[in-house]
Order: sequence, then C-alpha cells, then structure tokens
Amino acid sequence: MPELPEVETTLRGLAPHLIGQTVSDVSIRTPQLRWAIPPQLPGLLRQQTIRALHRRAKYLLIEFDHGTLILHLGMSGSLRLLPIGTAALPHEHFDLILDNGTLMRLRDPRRFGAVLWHSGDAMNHPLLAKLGVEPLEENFTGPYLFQATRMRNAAIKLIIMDHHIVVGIGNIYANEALFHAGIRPEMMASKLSKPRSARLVQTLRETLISAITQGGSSLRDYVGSDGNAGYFQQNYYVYDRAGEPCRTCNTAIKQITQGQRSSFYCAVCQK
DNA sequence: ACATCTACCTGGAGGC
DNA sequence: TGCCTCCAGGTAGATG
Repeated sequence: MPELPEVETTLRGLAPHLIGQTVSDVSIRTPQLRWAIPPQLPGLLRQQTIRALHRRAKYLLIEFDHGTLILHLGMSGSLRLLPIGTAALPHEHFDLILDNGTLMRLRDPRRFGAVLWHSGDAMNHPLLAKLGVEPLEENFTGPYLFQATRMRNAAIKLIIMDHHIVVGIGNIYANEALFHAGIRPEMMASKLSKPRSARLVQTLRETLISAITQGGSSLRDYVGSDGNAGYFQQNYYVYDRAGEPCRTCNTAIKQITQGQRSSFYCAVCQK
C-alpha cells in the first residue's frame, strides 16, 4: 500500500525518465477510478512536454506548460515504464505514452487511485488546497504539532493521520512512529507535552526517511520490470504484529481499533 | 469547527 | 476444491 515513502520513491524513479519527454498519446482503459479520468486528457496532453515532477502529500504531480496531471495511487496503485506496445494486463487502467518509445502505465487493482487534470497552479486544486504541512519539510516542528493539538479532543494517532494537520501519514507509519516515540496511540492529543510533541515529530520524520532510503535501495528498475516496482516490505516494530513479542521488551504487541482502523502498540514501551 | 461514520473496490485469508 | 465472509487500506463527503 503506497504511503508517502512509496510515492516519493516512485517519483524519484520516474522523474529522470519523464522530464523533458513529450506525450504522443494517452490511453484510458478504465474511465472511472475514484473519480472519472477526464476524457479530454488525450487532447490536452498530445504533443505536450513534461516539465517537472512533484509530490504533494501522496499526490504525484506531472507538470506541463498549461497544467498538471494529478495522480494518486490510492492503496494499490503503482506506476511503471514499459516499451510501447506492451499488452495491458487486468487492472492496468491508464497509459501516458511518450514519443521516446516508452509509456508510463498505471495499475491499480482496487481502483482507489485517481487521474485528474488541473490547468494552472495545481496547489489550487480543491484536493490540494487545504492540505496541512509536509512531514519532511521544515515547517513540521514540535511547536507546530503541539499548537495544532491543544484544542483537539481526539487520540494522537488520529491527529497525525489528519491531513489538514500533516499529510502523508498512513496507518503503517502512524503506528511505527508512535512506537518509536514511546506514545500510546489512544493518548489524547491535547495532553501531549511539548517534549513529547517534538519527539513525535522527530520519529515521524525518521520513520519516513528510513523507509524512503530502504525503498530506494531495494527498488527494482522502473523500466520494464515486474509489477513489484515501487513497493517494499519493512521490518515493522508494531504494525501487523498483534500478539508477537515487542522487539525492545518482548511484551506481546496489542491491537485495538481507532477510527475503524487497527492500531498496534506495546503497552510497556508506549505510555 | 470538530468528531465520527460511510462508501468506494478487490485480493487474500480464514472458516466451513 | 469451492464457496462464503471478512478484512485491509486512503480519503472525500455526509452526518452528527
């Protein structure tokens, strides 16, 4: 499931192959993912040159002179570069065909992803305009998190997954970062002290950066490789380890439900 | 404004 | 083996 590190790794893998290339055509095999893929995309993109790639939260932005192609991988999406003419398999919904003989193909079995177009500044798109800070940028600080949680009557795990506050933190890394910070996921956000806020910001950063580093080194080639490109399995400390021993103290990891999602924690290491 | 719930979709796991 | 049910996930949008 692509969280921020997977999206960032995908971006880094694709960028050198896409920037400066010109689109010769667009192929839409599935008209509707989370939202409809704009049917006018082929006309909009033919003969247009890719100028830059960016990431905002978990959105991948492919920038042209007259607008931006906005991609979201949902929870099962992946992007690969393949030679033109490669037959599409099931769940391969969308191709951006380049005039250098390759195409960028979107595969997304669960179809929670999105392909959208925005003319003008993508940051003004309704999906992007109200997003919170990037966890890896300098404005995500201990004081910022402390201030943002003062009036919030909700568990800290739900707060760090709220993209109005900080973007890109999914269930896996929320659980992992809370473990490394020694904070229980159910802790009321408004009761988090300043030092613990700072610590959590630090462990969120470290957890994400570590995943990006591992992903980058374990990643297979984006060009013509198998379907696993873009994903990487880590050695989690708590996520999906209910009943297994804590790697620090051997206590059995607990599982609870918060906001209809599973949380995992060590009752000894996290207070 | 904030908290909580629902819906979307499909592959995989587990039960029978 | 086959069928059934349940679960996972991100996040917009509805509801309280």
